[in-house]
Amino acid sequence: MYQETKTHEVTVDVVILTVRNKKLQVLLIQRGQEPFMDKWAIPGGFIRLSEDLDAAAERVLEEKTHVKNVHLSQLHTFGNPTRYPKSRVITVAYCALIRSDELELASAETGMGIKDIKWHSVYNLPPLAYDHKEIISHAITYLRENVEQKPVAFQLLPKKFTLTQLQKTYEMILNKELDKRNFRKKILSYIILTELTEVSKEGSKRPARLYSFNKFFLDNRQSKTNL
Amino acid sequence: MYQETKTHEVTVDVVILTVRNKKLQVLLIQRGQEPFMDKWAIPGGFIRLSEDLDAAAERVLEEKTHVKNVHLSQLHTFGNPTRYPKSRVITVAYCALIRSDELELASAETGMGIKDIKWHSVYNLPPLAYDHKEIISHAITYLRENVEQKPVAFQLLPKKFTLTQLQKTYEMILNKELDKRNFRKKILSYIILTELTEVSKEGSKRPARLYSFNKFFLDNRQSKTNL
DNA sequence: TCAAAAGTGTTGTCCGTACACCCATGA
DNA sequence: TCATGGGTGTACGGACAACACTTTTGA
Repeated sequence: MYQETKTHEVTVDVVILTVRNKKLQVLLIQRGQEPFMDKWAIPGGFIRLSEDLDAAAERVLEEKTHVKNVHLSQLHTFGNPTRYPKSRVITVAYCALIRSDELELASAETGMGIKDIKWHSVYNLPPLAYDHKEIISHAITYLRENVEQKPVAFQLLPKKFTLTQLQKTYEMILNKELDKRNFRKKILSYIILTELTEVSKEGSKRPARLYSFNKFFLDNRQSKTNL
Repeated sequence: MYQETKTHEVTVDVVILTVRNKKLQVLLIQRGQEPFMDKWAIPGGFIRLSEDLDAAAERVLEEKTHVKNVHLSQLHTFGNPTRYPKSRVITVAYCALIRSDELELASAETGMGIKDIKWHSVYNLPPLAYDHKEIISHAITYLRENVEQKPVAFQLLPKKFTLTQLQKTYEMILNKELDKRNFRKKILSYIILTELTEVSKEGSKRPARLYSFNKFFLDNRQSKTNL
C-alpha cells in the first residue's frame, strides 16, 4: 500500500483545434503560477479515479470550452520522466476539432492559476509549457494525415455550407492551396454531401449553392472516422 | 500529498508478434495467480518512477524474451476503470515485431506467478485476461495498416532472405495471398533491397537469389518507419 | 458594364491489379 | 524426365494532377 504513494500522476491533455481567421488555431491557456508562470499550455487535467480516459478528455474539453459532444481522438501518451519539473506526470494526449464560433471561452475561469485563455495560430505559437509544443506538433501531423483519408472537416463547419467554404477549411488544415475543380470532383464522389435548394447570399457576388452532410454520413461517422 | 495515494497505477503491455509456423503469432503468458488464474495475458509490467514509457516497454520485452534493440511502437492507452478488477490500472500498449528464432523464451521464469509462456496463433487465441483481447486486436489492425505503407517486415527476417520468404511474411501478416509478380515489382521499386550474389540452397529445387535490406534503408528506418 | 466569386471537363500520368509461361535444379 | 519452386512482362482501369473559360450577381 505504501508503494501506491510512489505511483505516477496521470493527466489528459487536449489539443483543441479550429479554423479561424483563415488560420488553423489552437486553444491555449496562459499559466498564472509556477512552474512555467506566464507560459502557455494546452488544456488538461487529472484523470479521476473511476473515470475513463475518453471521459476525462471530454470533461476537460467541456470545462474549458463549454463544448460537448465533440469527437475526440486519442493521439499518443507522453511520459518522459523529465517532462514535468516537480513530479512524474504521464499524460494521455487527445485531439479535438471544433467550430470556434460555437464556443464561449471559459474566460470567467481566469484567476485560478489561469491568466488568460485564447486562440493562437499554430504557425506562430507563444512560448509553451512542458512538452506541449511536441504534443501540438503530433496533433497537427495526425490531423493532416487523417483529413486526407477521412472527411473530418464537418466538425469545423456549420450545418449548411458552400463548397468554397469546405475547400477553404481543407486548405487551412493542410496549409496549401487546392484546385477547385479537382476538390469538387473528389468531395462529390464521396457521396456524403446533400445539395440543398438554398443558396448563400453571404458574398455580394454570385450566390453559391449550399450543401449539408447527408444523413447516412452523419449517422455513420463515429464508426468510419477516427477524428 | 494524501491524494497521491489515490493516483492510478500505470503499466506498459507489449504485444509481441512474430511469423512462425506459417502463422502470425503472439507471445502470451499464462497467469499462475488470481485474478485471471490460468488465463493468458500479454507481457506487461509497472513503469518505474523515473523510467520513460518507451524504456519501460523495452525492459518488459527484454525481461520476457531476452531480445533487445527491437523497434517498439506505442499503440494506444487503455484506461477503462473496470479493465482491472481490483484497482485502477492504466496501461500504455506497445507493439513489437521479432523473429521467433532469435528468441529464447524466458521459460525459466515460470514460477513467479507465471505458469507458462508461449506463442499462440492470433487466429486461435486462448482465453485472455483483462482487456488483452482488445489490445491484441488493436495491434493487428495497426500492423496491417502499417505493413502496407512502410517496409516493416525486416524485423521478421534473417539478414539474407529470398523474395519468396519476404512475400510469405507479408502474406502471413495480411492473412491473404499476394501475386508474385506484382509483389516483386513493388518491393523492388522501393530500392531498399540489395541483390546478393549468393543463392539459397534451402529448397531442394532451383536455388533462389538472396537479398538483404540495404544500408540506406537500415540507417534510415528509425525515422521513416513507425514499426 | 465591370468586378468578383461560382461553376464546369478533358487529358496525361502513375499505380495497382490481373494474368501465364519458361527456367534451373535435384531426385 | 519430371516435379518443384524461381523468375519474368504486358495490358487494363481508377485515381490524381494540371489546366481556362463561361455564368451569375451586386455595385
